[in-house]
Amino acid sequence: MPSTERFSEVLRDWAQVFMHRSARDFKHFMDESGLSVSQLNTMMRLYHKGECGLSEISGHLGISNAATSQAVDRLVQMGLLGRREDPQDRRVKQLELTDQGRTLIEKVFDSRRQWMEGLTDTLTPDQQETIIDALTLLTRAAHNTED
Amino acid sequence: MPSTERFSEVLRDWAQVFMHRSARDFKHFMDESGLSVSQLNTMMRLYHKGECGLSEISGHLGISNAATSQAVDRLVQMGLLGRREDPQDRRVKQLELTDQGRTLIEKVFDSRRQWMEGLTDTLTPDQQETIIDALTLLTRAAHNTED
DNA sequence: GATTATATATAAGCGCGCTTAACTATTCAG
DNA sequence: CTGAATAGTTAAGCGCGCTTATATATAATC
Repeated sequence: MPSTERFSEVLRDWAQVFMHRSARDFKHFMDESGLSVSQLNTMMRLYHKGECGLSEISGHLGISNAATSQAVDRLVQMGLLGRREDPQDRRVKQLELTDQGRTLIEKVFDSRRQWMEGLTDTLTPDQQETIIDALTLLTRAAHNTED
Repeated sequence: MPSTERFSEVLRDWAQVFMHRSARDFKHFMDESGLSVSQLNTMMRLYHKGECGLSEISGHLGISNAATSQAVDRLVQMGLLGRREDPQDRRVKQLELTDQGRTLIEKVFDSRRQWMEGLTDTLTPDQQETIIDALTLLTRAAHNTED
């Protein structure tokens, strides 16, 4: 059993490195794509959940339905989101990423993947195997503890 | 040697999970703290580099010096940053985090650490050890390949 | 020492994302 | 069937972060 202190320290260091790097790239991506923090979060949420109504996104982000509606509207105009009536409850508009939207948001994840690949390509196969095992564990755990 | 495809897939999945979660918390943190994307990036950069001049931050973020100056000014007023003349070149104002600023930005990293701890606390000691090893490798690699 | 370049600050103005409030359409409850 | 609740849109207005342009102070160049 690893010491709790050491464990926390390692997680914290990794969080720091990962976030420092991704926060910066996040800003650049926003500038290049012209998307806001809320719009990017909306797309990530839809990428993650597949499809959902507008109010759920408002709740997820902590902004008003009006703000979400406006953000979504611009995304639809840009061709990144599709919006269709839910036949079960016609008040609800189900949102989902278009292929174009999916491709765009995947760029964000992919640039992070490339960065990590750059970090690992000088490591030994054993070390790379360790990283695969660890990230697989973490990713699986994250999917299990989801809201 | 792990297959390249499998490796990329694992990295990509982890990037997706980590970013989905941290982008959302990032937005909430911005709202609670009243800080902008640029201000948070500025603080992360200073946390990372220790101390640097204003123009370097502008370059890092891809915004004008005027914008950086304004952002920094608000951070100084909030007591999160210190600004002092560089004795070597008195045109330069060296910026650094105050204790208060450091404490605040550490909350961002710490909430990510807590999230990962939550993901790992049901794993076996062996699995936890694997994660420690992997993240240590990644963090070290990141520090080596730094600009 | 005069000129030019650099580092930062300040000012004016624009665009945009947010909020509240008002409105439409649909569903639910009695 | 009527009234209340819910999902989303639209409109008006505010605050803020960005840009360009201008100003100031210091440093480097000749």
